[in-house]
Amino acid sequence: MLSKKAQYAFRALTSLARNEGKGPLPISNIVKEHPMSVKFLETILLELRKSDILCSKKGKGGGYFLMSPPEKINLAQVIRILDGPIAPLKCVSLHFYERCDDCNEVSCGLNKLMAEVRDANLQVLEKRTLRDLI
Amino acid sequence: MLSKKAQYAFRALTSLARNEGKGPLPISNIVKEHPMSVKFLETILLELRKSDILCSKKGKGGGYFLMSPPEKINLAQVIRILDGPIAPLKCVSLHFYERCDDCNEVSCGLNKLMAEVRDANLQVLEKRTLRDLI
DNA sequence: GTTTAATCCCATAAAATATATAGGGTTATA
DNA sequence: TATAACCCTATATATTTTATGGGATTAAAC
Repeated sequence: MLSKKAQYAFRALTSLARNEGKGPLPISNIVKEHPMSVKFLETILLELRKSDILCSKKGKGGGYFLMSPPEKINLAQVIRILDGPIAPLKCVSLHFYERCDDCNEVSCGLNKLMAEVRDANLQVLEKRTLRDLI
Repeated sequence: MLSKKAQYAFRALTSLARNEGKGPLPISNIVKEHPMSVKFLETILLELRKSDILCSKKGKGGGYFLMSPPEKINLAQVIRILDGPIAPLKCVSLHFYERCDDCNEVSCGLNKLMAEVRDANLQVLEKRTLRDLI
C-alpha cells in the first residue's frame, strides 16, 4: 500500500504538473486544491526537491516547480523516494537490494516469484508518468 | 513490501507443501527447517487455519497440513490473509475496498493508474501457487 | 489414568515505522 | 523593513508490526 506521504506527494505533483511553465507554485496554493497539513507537505516537497524531482524558489513570489516536464517523471521514481522499494522483498530489489540471510537466493522459490511481481509492477510504474496523472 | 509474517508464512507453507499427504507436520519440525520464533509462527499458522488454508490436528502426533493441494493455493490468497490488500490503494482494492474521501474516483488519475498496478500484481499472484514455491 | 506432545486462545509487551507538529532560520521581493 | 515564501532539524504522537507469556484444551502412548 502507498503511504500517505506518497499519496500526498502525488496530489501535489498533480497540481505542479498542471502548473508547468507558469512559474513557482507556493505550498499555500497546493493546499487550497488538496486539503492537507501544510507542514507535512513541506517535508514531502523538500524530499522531492533533494531528490531532483522538484526545484524551488525562495522568498516572496517563490514556490515549487517540476525540474523536468511531467512526461519525464515516472511513478516509480516518486514512490522510491517516499516509500522505498517497489519490490516485495529487499533481496529482489533493484534499488534497495539487501542480502537475505535466512534463505538461499539460488534455491529460494519465493525469490523468483517475487522478482516476477517486481517486474510486473515496474512494467506499469516506469511506463506511467506525471503526464498520465493529469 | 511483504511483512515478516507473510515471509514466515511462505516458508512454513513451503515445508507443509513438501510434506503433502504425509500427515500433520508439527510447528517444532517447521522451525527446525526455518529458524524463527515458535510462538510467532504459532499465531501465523492459526490465522491460516482460520482462513481455511490449513487444517490442524491437536494432541500428540498432531500438527498442521494443507487443506487443499499446493496447486490450489495461490499467493494472492496468502498475502491477503496476512498483509491485507494487494492493491496500492484501498479505493482500488477488490477485497478491501474503502471509499477515498479526499479524491473523486471518477476524475482521480491516481486511481486509474493504481488499478493498473493492482492488475499487474494479480496477474502474477493469482496465477502462482504453492506448487511454484517448491 | 497419567504423562507427554501438540494445538488453541487471548492478552500484552516491545520495537519499529508512519504521521504530524513545532519553532526558528534563511532568502528574495516590494 | 515588512512580508511571504522555502529551509532545516528536532521531536511528539499514533499506529502497526513483531514478538512473548501463560495457561487451557486435546489426543496419543504408556
